[in-house]
Amino acid sequence: MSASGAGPSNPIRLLLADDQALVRGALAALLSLEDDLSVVAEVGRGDEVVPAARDSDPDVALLDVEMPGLDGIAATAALRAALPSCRVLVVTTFGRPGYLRRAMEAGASGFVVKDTPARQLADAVRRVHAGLRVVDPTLAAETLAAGVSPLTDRETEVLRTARGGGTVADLAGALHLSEGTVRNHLSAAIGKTGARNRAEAIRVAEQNGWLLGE
Amino acid sequence: MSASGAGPSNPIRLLLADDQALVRGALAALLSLEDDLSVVAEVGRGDEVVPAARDSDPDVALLDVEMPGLDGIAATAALRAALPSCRVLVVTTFGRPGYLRRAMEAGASGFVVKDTPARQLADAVRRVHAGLRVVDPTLAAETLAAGVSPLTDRETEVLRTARGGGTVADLAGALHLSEGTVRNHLSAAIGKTGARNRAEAIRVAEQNGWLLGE
DNA sequence: AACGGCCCCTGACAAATGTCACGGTCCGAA
DNA sequence: TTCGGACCGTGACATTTGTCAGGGGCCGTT
Repeated sequence: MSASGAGPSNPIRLLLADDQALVRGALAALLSLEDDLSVVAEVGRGDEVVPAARDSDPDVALLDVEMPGLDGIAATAALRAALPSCRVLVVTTFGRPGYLRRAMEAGASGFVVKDTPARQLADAVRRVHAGLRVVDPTLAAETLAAGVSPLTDRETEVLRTARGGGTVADLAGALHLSEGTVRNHLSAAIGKTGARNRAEAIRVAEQNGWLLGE
Repeated sequence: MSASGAGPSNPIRLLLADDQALVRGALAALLSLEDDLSVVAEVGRGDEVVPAARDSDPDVALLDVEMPGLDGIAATAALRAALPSCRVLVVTTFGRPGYLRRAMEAGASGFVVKDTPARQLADAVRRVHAGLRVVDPTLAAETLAAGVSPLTDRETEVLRTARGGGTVADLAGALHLSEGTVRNHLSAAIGKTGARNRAEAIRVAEQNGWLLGE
């Protein structure tokens, strides 16, 4: 709305969301080196994304997945709903197959893992801003291979709660279920993940990004 | 050797080590904004730190703890041994109490977690270069509270191997021990960590930084 | 209305896990 | 040298965990 400024020099407005202040600031420094990019907002929590975006009206939002308050996937969905004109580029530490799928389903335009060369980030931002999709091809292949989560809602919930490492009784108490039910869900999850253990099942599910907060 | 340049404008030479290329590059951009700092080397693996340092002769090395090849603590020790004049500032994601202790014991001059404000990083580098120590006070307190690891070498090894989530038989095979011995070590570790589980024990030990590679 | 899927529960069983008591070796400190 | 501690092992035991076969309730689809 406040557009059409001086004419040719109209930078892409960016919002950064990452819970680690140091990398957030560093990314800001990196992107600010580019003439056509301008960081207009920085936040450290997922639930601060939408409010900050309303204030600063960014063109592209770079969101981390692991964040307190609201994870990056949920933040993506919320941001898309609140400001449809703002595109989302998810930037994350882990190239979990499920993360990519969920991010795209939530309306992200791009997905970049943090071990891609720094040079490519600015280009990814420009591509996303231009309406293109940016996805790591290797990761895309893995995503297709991994498929959607075979776990049912309850199984996912039980497995997620089991991450802390409590006994069956603990889980049953926390979820208000009977111990037998918890064991059944765990058993099903173990079977579906191909694991031989509760611990192994958690590891597999986590690596595939099947344990993201619902 | 090629020292004593133009006189007053003699920037502090930096080496960056972080396995995530994006944050490595971003940190380089951030630090390069400072007139008195100059990034002379970047590596993505722990075992590349010493070779790169030999080539570039940095004044200060910023090392991540989580790295392939060699973790940041071991890299610190190796670097201190190879180039005693180069000071080390450990920059890490996790403020595990044990990490700080181990880093200092290995000869680091500073320890910074990645959620400190970006502004403070350059100052931390300057302080370290000046011969001062830089430590997050909160973390220092936690470190004193947590104390050294109560785990014996073997217990640590067993617990570390158990992270993957295998059965007792798996562990026994991997470590060339009898199943009974493995169970004994696990039991001892569970007792010492105050956990009620193998999984809980692993979690506790990991949070305290007691499982670092020996 | 019948079916299938998910959910919750029960009860029983085998297997894995955690605990305990014990004996032995090795090594460094008292 | 004797002692204590870490280390490896055995065997026995109680508990927990994982599996299986049921039972019933609640949808949504056919």
